[in-house]
Amino acid sequence: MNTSDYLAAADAACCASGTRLTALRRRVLELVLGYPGVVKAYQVLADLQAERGVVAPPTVYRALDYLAQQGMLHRVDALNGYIVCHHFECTHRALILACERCGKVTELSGDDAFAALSASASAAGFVPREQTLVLTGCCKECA
Amino acid sequence: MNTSDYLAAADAACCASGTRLTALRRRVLELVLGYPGVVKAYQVLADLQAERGVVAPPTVYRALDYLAQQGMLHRVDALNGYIVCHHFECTHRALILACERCGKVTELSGDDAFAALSASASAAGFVPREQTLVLTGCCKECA
DNA sequence: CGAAGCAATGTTATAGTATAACAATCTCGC
DNA sequence: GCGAGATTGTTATACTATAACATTGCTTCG
Ligand SMILES: [Zn+2]
Ligand SMILES: [Zn+2]
Ligand SMILES: [Zn+2]
Ligand SMILES: [Zn+2]
Repeated sequence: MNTSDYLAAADAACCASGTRLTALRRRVLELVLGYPGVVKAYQVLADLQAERGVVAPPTVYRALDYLAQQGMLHRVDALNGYIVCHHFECTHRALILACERCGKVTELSGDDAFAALSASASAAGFVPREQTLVLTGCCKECA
Repeated sequence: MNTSDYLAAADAACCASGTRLTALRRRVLELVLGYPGVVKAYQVLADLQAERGVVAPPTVYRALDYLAQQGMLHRVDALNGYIVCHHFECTHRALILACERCGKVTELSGDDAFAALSASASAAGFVPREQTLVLTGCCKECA
């Protein structure tokens, strides 16, 4: 799916949830799409500032939070950043593989793996909410 | 295992790895042991400052990093904190369950779950390093 | 139309987390 | 004692994130 189609699909998904993909949110999403791997909030902030002059952190964090809520982005705690989700339409668990050397990030479906974790968690009476699992390590190219 | 025995075992493990559980590192470990759940670096920093006067962040971060390397602590990225590992002798994967309501943290063996994730990762040629998996959600008491 | 109500964004200030870089001190074997 | 390497101290700064309140803009209903 190219960027234009992706944005159109994202727009539709936002409308479907009764919210709006505003110009700002759309632009933030475009900026994140423009990077290959993990994107930091302050990188987006710098980009926006380059375009618009004064922009404050909350502007960026709000947009990123919104996009993550809608499923277009996954937050990656271990890296203090965000990655684009390319299949936000389907409700899914993400398994993110983050290479510690080159910074490349790959997203797999984590549904199977998540089932295994949920089994362990359920035994402790725990109900997991978080959908994103992260493994750091070394990718194929850097091995 | 009580605190005293734990510290003795930790000391032995450090020696076995050719390193030293210095007075500072030991004290930091004691402080972390004194808290029930996740402990923040700056909480430890404040405690140390109360005891010793001026203490700077690197002092604490170094000790925490060391203890995490040795296996006495697990870093929990999603919470910007650390938890005590109560079975650092055995090499193991941690599966951490963090309750979003009460803040309680439970650690399970994550070996089985990790095997499932590794299988997915291996298919992508990825070699995982990180040992700590975190699930956020709601614990039994808060359900 | 126009005001009310709510969502979104702007603005200012501050809180919280982490590391770089270099100096001083300590430990241990020789 | 002496030197090498590990540890800790010190200073400064970078990076990440949110609180709190003001302003703007859209939508709906009378
Ligand atoms: Zn995804
Ligand atoms: Zn790589
Ligand atoms: Zn453990
Ligand atoms: Zn709870």
